[in-house]
Amino acid sequence: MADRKTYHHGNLRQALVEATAALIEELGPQAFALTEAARRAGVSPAAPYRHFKGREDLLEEVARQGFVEFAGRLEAAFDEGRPKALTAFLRMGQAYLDFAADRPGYYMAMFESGISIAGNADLAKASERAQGVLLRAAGTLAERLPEDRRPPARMVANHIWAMSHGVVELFSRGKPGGRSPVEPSAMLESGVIIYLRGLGLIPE
Amino acid sequence: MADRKTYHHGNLRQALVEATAALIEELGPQAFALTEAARRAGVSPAAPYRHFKGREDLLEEVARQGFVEFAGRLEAAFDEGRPKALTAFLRMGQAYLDFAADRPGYYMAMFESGISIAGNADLAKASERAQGVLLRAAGTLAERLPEDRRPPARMVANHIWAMSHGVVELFSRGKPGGRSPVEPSAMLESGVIIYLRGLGLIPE
DNA sequence: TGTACATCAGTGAACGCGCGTTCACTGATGTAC
DNA sequence: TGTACATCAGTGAACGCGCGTTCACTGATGTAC
Repeated sequence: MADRKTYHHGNLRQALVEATAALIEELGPQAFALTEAARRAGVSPAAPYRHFKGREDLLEEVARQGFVEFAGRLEAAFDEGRPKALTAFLRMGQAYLDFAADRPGYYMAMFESGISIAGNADLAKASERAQGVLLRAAGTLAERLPEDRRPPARMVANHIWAMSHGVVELFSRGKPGGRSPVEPSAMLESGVIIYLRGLGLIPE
Repeated sequence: MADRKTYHHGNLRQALVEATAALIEELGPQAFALTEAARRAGVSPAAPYRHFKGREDLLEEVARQGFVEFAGRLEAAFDEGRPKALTAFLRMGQAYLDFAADRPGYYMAMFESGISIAGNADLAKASERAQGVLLRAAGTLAERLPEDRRPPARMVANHIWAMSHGVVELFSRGKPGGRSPVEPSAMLESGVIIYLRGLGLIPE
């Protein structure tokens, strides 16, 4: 990536996005430097300004692409609730963790960088799409309960999202308590199963 | 804080800790500057080096003090499970959110700053104490179940911690999806109640 | 196919900035007698 | 109570650094004819 034959890069915009994601993974979402991303793409520090308004704009694009892939993965994992809504839902939880593990730089840009999602229409759209997947999955699940004990899909989606995000932040990167003896994926699965049992979606 | 009568500050160490917490709250845990903390304490940029080894050391002290207060609040809220283990546990969940809301700078230093907890003995001790409170509370709760369906206290503690942290990160600071129509505290409470029902701790 | 030219995507040097840290120093405080 | 002096907790100037951004520029590409 650092060398290049031609004067024109050819794919600089995307190369910068990927270099930035790698940098965020290494240094954290606030410490990444536009200059350094340019260096890794084999380009002068001024070149990024042909493709992005500035540092913030680049960061938002990383997050946006992250949300797009994230939504796609969640959607594919849920697969419209096939073959059973319950197993599909658990599969989606694993996809959540897998994304955070496979694309840490993107995940951090999305959820830990402090960017303002509302201030960027494309970004907001991508974020909403991802949330929509979660919401529809929760709705599919909730529909299996009789109406008088059916929880709001939004609430279920938020609870599951919170637990998933918490597992990623606290246990997936060896952060605070050091190594947990339990794998994050097992921890999320057991948590979600207990939660769904509490909703009455899984029999004793 | 910016002015001072005497040549000696008198309480600079603590003033720096508090200024740093305020800065983290404003700028995020990676963007705070030692220089700026000194400025706010009304002192030259070299003065902090009389009290801390450097920037990292100061950040770790903010986190350490955070863990101490955090543990104290959780412990007080749980109050040995009085009057009932269940209500005490829910009260502890609220205390978790209250701490994050009242002391955001400390919370960020503890959980979002990327410091290495294991590398600092005092910090590790404070962090473990906070985790210990959660763990004992989960144990007290688990004991109410017959042995053959009693979950490991560590697992319960981790699940609750993950959900609490997730609610703080995703919904307490208006972060990704913008304003949620539900209060974070209501969201955490309903999530914990459903989870505990799934464990069999709350009857249908 | 060839040429003129507009447009695009880079360069490289420079800027002002604030940062973390070090250094020799000095003013204030506390203690021994 | 007074004095000498060690220690402590600040100062202020300086350093080297890398950052984000701007600017006039130039090499490469694409298009009209």
